[in-house]
Amino acid sequence: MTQSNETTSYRDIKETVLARIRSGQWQPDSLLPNEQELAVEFSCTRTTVNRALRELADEGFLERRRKAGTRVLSAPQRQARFTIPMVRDEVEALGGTYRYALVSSATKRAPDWLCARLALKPDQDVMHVRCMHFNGNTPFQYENRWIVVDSVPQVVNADFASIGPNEWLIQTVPFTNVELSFLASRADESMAAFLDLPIGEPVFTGERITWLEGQPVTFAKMYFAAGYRMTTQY
Amino acid sequence: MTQSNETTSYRDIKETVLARIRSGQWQPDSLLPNEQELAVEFSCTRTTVNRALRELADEGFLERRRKAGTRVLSAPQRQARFTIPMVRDEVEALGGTYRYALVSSATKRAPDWLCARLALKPDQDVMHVRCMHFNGNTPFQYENRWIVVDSVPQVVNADFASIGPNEWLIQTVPFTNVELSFLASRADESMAAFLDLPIGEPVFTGERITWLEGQPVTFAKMYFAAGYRMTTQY
DNA sequence: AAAAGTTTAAAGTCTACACAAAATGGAAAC
DNA sequence: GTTTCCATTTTGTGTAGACTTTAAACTTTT
Repeated sequence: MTQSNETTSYRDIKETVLARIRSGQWQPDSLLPNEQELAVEFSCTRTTVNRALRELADEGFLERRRKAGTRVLSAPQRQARFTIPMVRDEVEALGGTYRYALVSSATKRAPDWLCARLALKPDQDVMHVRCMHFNGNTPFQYENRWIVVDSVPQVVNADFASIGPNEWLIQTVPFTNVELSFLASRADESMAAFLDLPIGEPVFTGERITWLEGQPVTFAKMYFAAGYRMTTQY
Repeated sequence: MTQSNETTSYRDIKETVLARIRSGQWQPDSLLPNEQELAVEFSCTRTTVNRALRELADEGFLERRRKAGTRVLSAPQRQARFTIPMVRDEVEALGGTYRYALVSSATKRAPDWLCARLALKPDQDVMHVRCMHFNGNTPFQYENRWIVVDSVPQVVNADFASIGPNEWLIQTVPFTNVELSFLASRADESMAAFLDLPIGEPVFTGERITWLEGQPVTFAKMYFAAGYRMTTQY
């Protein structure tokens, strides 16, 4: 058959299903009709119903199990998607002018805590890069990063005076796995100086560990200026 | 035709495409072969290629435009998905015993800042609920919440001594729009007392605004105990 | 009962094909 | 040269049908 204007699309089905959940017609934990039945109800094929339900399950509204069927999740595991932009993009999205400055860069033996964190051998070298990201002349983010030399040998030739380590890494090394955390930390002396705030102030902090095929590549701490908030809508 | 063991699945295609991007065979910004060509290469139908590429685009690796084709995103807008669990689940996932305690609950005229924040009329009533979430006897989260009475009239009969306002709301107001922020704040006197930490300590803080069909429902501030971090892997 | 094996219902995925919608790039009109 | 319009390409989505995989539910054996 052909796809006409009156066709029920997978979008319509998603909408209808959500509406029924919202209205309470389909209670949490209850079982939905199976795909075949819904296909009949919506007069479309099972394929179309499948796509709608699959996407709703991806989005955290439904739980699907073969043979068991599809049920409404009681505590919708609604997952917030935070887009993690590069600092440059974030600043420019705010309408500001991005400016980058290298603070220090040095290769040395990996400190113990980093070995533990990244499962490095105690004799492995890391390049330690500290840098600042500005919005115009206002500090935006202070970055403290370690790059595993064995995993990215080219790093010894990188010029972090002109390009930020994150941008350089993205261009240079593909990565496969990322662990990203956010927390609140106290401003120590250097953070306070770089971000222009009193020692002890709360600082919104991100930590990112990146691996390539199981090899640890880099560990970064990102300290955000006062007032920063990470926001998402869903 | 039939689906045999040697069939190329959309998963295989996703893997292969990712590998080619990672290896640099398909450079950032470059155009991929079109779906038909890839279907021939992988000896499967265009439908299967379409699903693989569509998902990769959803995941932020590719950009697809009709007629223009599919290209590799230069700065992969990889979005971190944080699952925002209910406090009870979070504590129990840590192997702890969840305990809830109501601190205070009162209905009053919405304060000015809240009217501004939620676009309320100045004479609207809100129920202000403060409560604690414990892991065993350790403070886990201090919650400060306002619920718009006009949007959820039943709230006046809710018994927040026995059930947390969040769990109550999820049961009562099934589905909503959410704006969620995270930031670092300073512990004031009451936060410090409830979370058992010194005044001025950094506190990882979540703020959530919830709407139902455009109507503001609730505003919540969630203050996490010392050491809390929100983590995701991808 | 408890464990092991079997049936079977439901989702998962693929094929093959068709038409729809968007947007690019070029042709035509100005 | 610039704008408008149109043909064409590429992705988007639907139909119809079949086979596959999982795991719940049932049956048999111990």
